[in-house]
Amino acid sequence: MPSSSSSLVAAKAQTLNASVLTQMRADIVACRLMPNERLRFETLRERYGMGTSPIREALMRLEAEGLVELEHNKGFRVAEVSHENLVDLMRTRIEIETIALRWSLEKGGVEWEADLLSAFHRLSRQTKIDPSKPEAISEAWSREHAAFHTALVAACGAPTLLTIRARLFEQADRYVALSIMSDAPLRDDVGEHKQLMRAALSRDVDRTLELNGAHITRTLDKVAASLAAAKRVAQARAATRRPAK
Amino acid sequence: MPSSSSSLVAAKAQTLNASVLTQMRADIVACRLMPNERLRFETLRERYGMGTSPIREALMRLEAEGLVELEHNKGFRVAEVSHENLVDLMRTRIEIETIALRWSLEKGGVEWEADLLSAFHRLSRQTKIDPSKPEAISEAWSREHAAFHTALVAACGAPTLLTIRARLFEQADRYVALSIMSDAPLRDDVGEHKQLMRAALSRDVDRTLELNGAHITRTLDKVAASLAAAKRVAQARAATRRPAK
DNA sequence: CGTCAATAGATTTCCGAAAATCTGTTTGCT
DNA sequence: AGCAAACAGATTTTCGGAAATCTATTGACG
Repeated sequence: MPSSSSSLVAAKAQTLNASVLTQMRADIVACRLMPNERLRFETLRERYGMGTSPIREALMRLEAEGLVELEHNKGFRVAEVSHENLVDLMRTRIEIETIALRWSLEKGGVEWEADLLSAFHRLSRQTKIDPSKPEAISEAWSREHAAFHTALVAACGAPTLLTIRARLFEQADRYVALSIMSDAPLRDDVGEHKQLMRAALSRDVDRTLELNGAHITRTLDKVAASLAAAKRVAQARAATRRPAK
Repeated sequence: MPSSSSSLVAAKAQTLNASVLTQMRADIVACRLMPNERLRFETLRERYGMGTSPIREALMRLEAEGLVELEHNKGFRVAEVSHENLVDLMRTRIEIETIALRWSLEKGGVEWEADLLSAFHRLSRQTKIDPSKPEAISEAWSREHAAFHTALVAACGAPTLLTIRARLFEQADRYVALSIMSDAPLRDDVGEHKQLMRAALSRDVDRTLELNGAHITRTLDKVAASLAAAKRVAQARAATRRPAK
């Protein structure tokens, strides 16, 4: 068993298969593997240090999760991003989270409240960007951020719905990572999250749903803007390389 | 390339991988592979006539879809069924379908109306049980039934949501198949579907959502009942085999 | 010249066997 | 007996290479 591995996270590898699945998912969500990037097996074998089988299996699973795409006999690519997909994703996410949140507010008990407070506290002590790596979101912040939003809906009591929610959150996170890479003006998340938590704890359903929807919409707007900007840059660059016609 | 294959469906196999994925999904949903059944590779290789690789890849994908479960180094099983999971699934399904249906009713045009009428007609000309195989639902009916419900939400305009809906529908279908196997009293689906279609075509949103929710709830009740009955039978049988203590 | 077939190289897909892991049973010690 | 270690058979997981497929280039022919 190869105890060493490039990633700091990886951790407990029960099987190579599970290990590479975790790593690749993280790499794609963080855009270390860029959207639409072709995933050649030789490259991947080298990158993750194993044979084709476990990698291929992981890719099949990621395809079901919508993070990679497979074309018959032509291999895998990281899933493409687009404005339409972004809007679709975020709209759907708002609806799903609304349901989960409503149920969670109905059912959440003291335990849930305590976990939520705890998650918020941990999040508030993280900085969004690690000064040493300003081109990407801090891994720790990202983890605590996800944990906070998970804590909000945790009491929902519908595992199926929560799984769906988690998957959509992950997809959205990829767009956020992409957005950060192109421009860095951040917004005050701590304040937004605090409001959200307070509304949830006071069981003000309407206000919580409103705030959560607005939170997502604000993310959508920001990400959509930088996506458009990135596209313009890419087009300009292409035009320079192959000028006029 | 082995042109022959056991299943009548299977059809166009672009790769063995895609072919076995389709077949296994169908086999699990139709309960030809029973819930909680252990999936040994030797058996599967024999059944589908290929090596371990494509099968393993398909299984990984099915795990993401929630149709099989994997335990590290202990292999795959068909996903278990339970009353809790059934309730969870159906509740979630109602919420998801409600959103999709609302959007579809908002956006659907003439094309959508025509497709819906067409789908209903095809469904109404199918019988639910094939006389020659009374222990299972007719494959053709099942296909047209799925197509009808898909047609209802087809104009929804949110691909992500539709994918989620389709996956939940499939999972529910497995419970229905299971229910049919244990007892056969069927209900008048044609009437229910006709009502549903009429409400949708007249753009009566509230009534359509109401009918759709009731349709799912009715299925839930029926399936839950036969699930409980099957459980009692299984327990009685176990008690007989290993009497008292 | 332009179109199409043929070929070579690159890449994915798949198989068969080796390595790792699990499960149940036997064996040896207290 | 009772418990644990060790072994054997069964099964999963992984590898490395063979087969199938795709892509780009070359060459032939109209």
